[in-house]
Amino acid sequence: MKLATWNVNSIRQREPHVERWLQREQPDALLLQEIKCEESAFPQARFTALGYQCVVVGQKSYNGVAILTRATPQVIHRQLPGLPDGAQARYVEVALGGVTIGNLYLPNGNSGGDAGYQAKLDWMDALQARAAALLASEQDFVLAGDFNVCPTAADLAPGLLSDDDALVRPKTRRRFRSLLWLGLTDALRALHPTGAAYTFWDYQAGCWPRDRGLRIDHALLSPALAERLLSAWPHRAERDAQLPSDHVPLVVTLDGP
DNA sequence: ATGGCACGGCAACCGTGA
Repeated sequence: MKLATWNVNSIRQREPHVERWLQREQPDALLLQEIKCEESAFPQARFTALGYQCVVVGQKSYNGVAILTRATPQVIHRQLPGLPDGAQARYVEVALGGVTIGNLYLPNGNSGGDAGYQAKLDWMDALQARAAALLASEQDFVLAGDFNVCPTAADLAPGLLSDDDALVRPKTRRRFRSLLWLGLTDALRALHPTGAAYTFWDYQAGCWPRDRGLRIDHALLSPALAERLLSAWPHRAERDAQLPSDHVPLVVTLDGP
C-alpha cells in the first residue's frame, strides 16, 4: 500500500502538478491539504479521468482537505470529532482496504494572538482523543497531513523560527509527543531517526536553494501498521517544479495490499 | 545579520500562511 500526503497550497493552482505526480507515482491514496476552495470548485473530473475517486471537504479561500483513492473509500468523518459545529475544513477520514485514513490540516497557530494559539492546542487535544478512540477500537489506521509541528530541533533549519513560534512552542511539541506516547509511530523517524527530512521550504528569502526548511508534514501509524512500514520519505524534487507548492509530498509505503 | 513570496477575494490591498 502506497500513501502520500501533500499540502498543495491551492488545488486550482497545483492541479497540473498533482496530475503529473499521480500518473507517475500511482499511489493507492493521496491526501491533500490547503485545497483553498469549496467542493464545487475542486477539479474532480481531472482526477477521475486518471482513475481516482475524490472525497472533498472544502471551504472558500482557506484550508480544505481531500482524499484521492483508486479504490472506493468509505467516508467515516468529514470533520474532527469533538470540535464545535461549523469548524473549518481541516479533517476528513475514510476507510480503505482495511485501513482507516485520517487526513488533517492542523491550524498554524501564529495568527489570532493567544486565542489563535489556543485554538491550535484545542485542535491537537481533539486529535489526541480521536487517536485514542481509534486505538481502542483496534483498527489499523494512519493519521497524516500537515501537522504544522516541528517535533524536534532536527526538524527545522537552525535559526529559521523563533522559540515562540507556534510550530515549535513547548506546548505544541508536548502534544505531538503525546500522540507518539499513545503508541503511534512517526513513519519517517522510524526509518530515518536522525538528520533533516524537510517537507516545506518558504517561498521567501531563498529558503529552497539554501535548503532552509521545516519537517511539518507527518504520517503517524497505528501499532500493527507500523510493523508493515517499508519506506517513508519526502519527494523533494517537487519543490523544483515550475510554480511549486511550498510543501512536497511525504510518501509512505506499507507491506501488503 | 537580514532579506526578497504566494494565494484568494465582490476588486485594492489584506489576512493568512509557517
